[in-house]
Amino acid sequence: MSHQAEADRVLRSLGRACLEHDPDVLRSVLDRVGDKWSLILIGLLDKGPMRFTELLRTAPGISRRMLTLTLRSLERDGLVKRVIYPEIPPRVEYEVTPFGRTLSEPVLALTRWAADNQDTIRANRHAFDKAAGFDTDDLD
Amino acid sequence: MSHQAEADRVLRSLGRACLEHDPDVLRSVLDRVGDKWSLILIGLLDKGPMRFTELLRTAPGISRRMLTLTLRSLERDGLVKRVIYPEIPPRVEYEVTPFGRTLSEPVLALTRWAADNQDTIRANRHAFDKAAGFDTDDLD
DNA sequence: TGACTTGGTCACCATGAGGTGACGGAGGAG
DNA sequence: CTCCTCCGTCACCTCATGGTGACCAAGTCA
Repeated sequence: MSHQAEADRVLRSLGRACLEHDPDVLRSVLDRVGDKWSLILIGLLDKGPMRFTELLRTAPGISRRMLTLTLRSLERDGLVKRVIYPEIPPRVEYEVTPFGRTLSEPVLALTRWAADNQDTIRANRHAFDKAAGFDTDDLD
Repeated sequence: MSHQAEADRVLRSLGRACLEHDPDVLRSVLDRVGDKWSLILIGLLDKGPMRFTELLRTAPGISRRMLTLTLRSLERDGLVKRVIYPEIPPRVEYEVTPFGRTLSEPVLALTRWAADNQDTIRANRHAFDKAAGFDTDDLD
């Protein structure tokens, strides 16, 4: 067990040393999914395929234009697949590709972090703002 | 082992069912760190404390204004600590707090994803653009 | 008396991301 | 004959993000 644990630690530190938050790589992923809607849509579609209008109703506040644009760029990157059913009225479903699903994991990690820590952040902000607003306690 | 594996899967699916990419939570984390520089700075500072001008030189393309603004908001959220050394000329160091370091993990996961998959994305884009640009092969 | 350093702040401006509302076409319902 | 639904596209406009360059304090060096 200590063998396993140590090997794990070594591997982890190796990975860390090799990759180390490269700003340029980070920039590239942010350019891809750092916009207002990409990750939201990936998240929604992760639960199962959805129709255009369904996404429009489900994603809080997205416009038709941005939905189209974002879906196109996701499709272009191979993260989402567009399936057309030639019916009348037309039906189009979007689904996450297996490739897209690999992105879903780190995103979920981030969401989890946010869920776990939003209270802490709120408290920190409150404290910071109070301290900046008036430092009555360190004046006499 | 199969016990362990199954317990793991159950836990995972529970976590998934409970959290499930909540769009609002995702939105909140994106509002916090989805800007142009926050994650970059967190990434840089993760390697150790840095001075203002040092960050200015190291972060590719950031302006003084945005560096100040981003550092302030990170400090406000308790992700980064500002340490002033009252010397002349002034010296200020920024370091990631333990809290900030917890964010560093999911960010690293995302960076790792980007590093692993940027080639795939490039290929997908190329294919998509070629298909959209001219479909000479399915015309006769 | 300047010029140089660090760590900012401020006013101004440009860009582009993203929202709004109109239009479309093909068919079905009233 | 008109209106509805679905899945978009297009032109237009707004507003927030973020860049630029000037300025500042305070001490040191020449």
